Amino acid sequence: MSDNRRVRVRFAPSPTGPLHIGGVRTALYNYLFAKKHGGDLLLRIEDTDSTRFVPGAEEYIIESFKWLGVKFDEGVGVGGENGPYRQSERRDIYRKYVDILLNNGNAYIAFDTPEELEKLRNDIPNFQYDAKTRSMGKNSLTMSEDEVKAKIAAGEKYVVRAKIQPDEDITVHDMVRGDVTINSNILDDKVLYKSADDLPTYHLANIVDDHLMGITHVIRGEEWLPSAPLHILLYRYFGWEDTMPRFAHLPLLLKPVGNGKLSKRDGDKLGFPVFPLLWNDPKSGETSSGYRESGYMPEAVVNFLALLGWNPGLDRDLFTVDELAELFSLDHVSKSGARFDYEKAKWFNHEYITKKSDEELADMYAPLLKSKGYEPAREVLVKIVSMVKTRISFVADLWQETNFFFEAPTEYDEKSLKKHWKEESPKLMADMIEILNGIDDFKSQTIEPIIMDWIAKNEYKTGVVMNSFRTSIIGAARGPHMFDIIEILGKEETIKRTKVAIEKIK
RNA sequence: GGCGGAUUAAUGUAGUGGCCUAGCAUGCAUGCCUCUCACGCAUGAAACUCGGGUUCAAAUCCCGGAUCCGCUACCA
Repeated sequence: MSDNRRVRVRFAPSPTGPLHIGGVRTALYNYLFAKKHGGDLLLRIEDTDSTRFVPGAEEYIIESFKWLGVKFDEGVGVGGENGPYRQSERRDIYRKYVDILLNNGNAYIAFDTPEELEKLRNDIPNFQYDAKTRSMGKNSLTMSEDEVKAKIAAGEKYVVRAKIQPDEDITVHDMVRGDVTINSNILDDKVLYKSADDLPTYHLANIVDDHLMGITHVIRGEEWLPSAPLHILLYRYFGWEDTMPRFAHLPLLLKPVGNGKLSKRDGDKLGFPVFPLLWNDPKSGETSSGYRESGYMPEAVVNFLALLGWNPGLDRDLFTVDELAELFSLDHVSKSGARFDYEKAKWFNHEYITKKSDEELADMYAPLLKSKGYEPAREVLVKIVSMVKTRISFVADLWQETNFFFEAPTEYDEKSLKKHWKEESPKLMADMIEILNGIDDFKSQTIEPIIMDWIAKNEYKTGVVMNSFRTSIIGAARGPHMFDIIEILGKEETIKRTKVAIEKIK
């Protein structure tokens, strides 16, 4: 089983809707693993369930990874020598392998209709289609060969089921959980192929494709662990055990609060995205928010996700993708489900925002400002952004931190007034106006010593003067260095706002 | 119900029998800085699911209970 083949892993989503953030993490781990080992990452679209196909989902998946910087070496949207990479385009291939199984006695044909199966499940407690019960079904094991041929010739729909041998222990050597053994008695004769749409089910398609595409490691969600024994059996039935990939089942992402795994609804309810990109559902018309549109930096999302269920064992949290790949190892993946921590996601974004240069941030902010009707000169915006960048988590937060640069306060924060606006404040502000008026070089560095001297000479309380002034200018006792603010505002606007404040605040 | 998996502070985790008086990060609280808020810095509260065993020694190994998660489809 262990060999020296080049590492090849794949991410194989179903195009049934927007890509869940848990799927994003699975893909990321595959990407990191491939990068770490200098191998390949493939993108395969598993659209074997024609009834669940959602238009636009495939494009969404590709765009999501493009945004996140997860690059595929092969697959849908990239090409490669092992295509096609869309399972619906591989019908002929699967048909061939179904026949192999049929011919070597590891599978059989079954004609039972969904209704008949439903009845069996209702009539017999814990019914499952397996070695004990298949004699009750309408299948090629209970019917004559001619009968089967006749039915097929008549166009009757059928499925092909795996013929699982009973009472055998099958052990999965999982790279995350160690050996997991289950008995084949609990496996049912899984449907591998359905003639109705001439498509295999996940299990068959998955094994055939992984084999044909030279996959060496299957890194997927924990929900696949119970069917891993079936997959091992399939490798055996095909005689591919010597190149069977190694398995690694990843823990699930759980709800931030309460029980269960993270769902779309949690995001809506708690106010954070569970999808990488904004998604408009073509069927329901519902809209789901995305990380990208919510102002997250792709590097932050990658960093955050990488550490949700895995860690490099170091005493720090901030890593570049390259560092992540260098450090990545499957045996540091945790075994238990990870609760989604939105606060931590925000913190990561804050860290990455802070790392951006003032210029970059200004450019990201400009479109938002423009939508509000403001288009300041770039160097002014750069200056403004530099004053407040440490206090935001998202680019959009910039507005609430800088709105006063563009709009005079329409009201004054009550708490600030109560705490800082004293009886003497109106007179103080009037004096302030007079001093400001006499300053021609209206620069922060020039203004500050003049005002501070004035405060000191008169033995005023700095807090009272400055906060009265601050509240007059921006409407509340908050914000960056006061003299920097009024430099941007300019003398005229500063004096105007102060005058208004003296009149309006009583 | 059956089968499998999991269980360290509020959250993510470190820990692979003695170095654990259980580390780190987020969040929270307090203090410092300071004209305010934030940043930053410092400090603090806060955890080994429970019960048995094995051992000189257990968060770490074994058994059992509890809880949670997954699977149990002609879905992936």
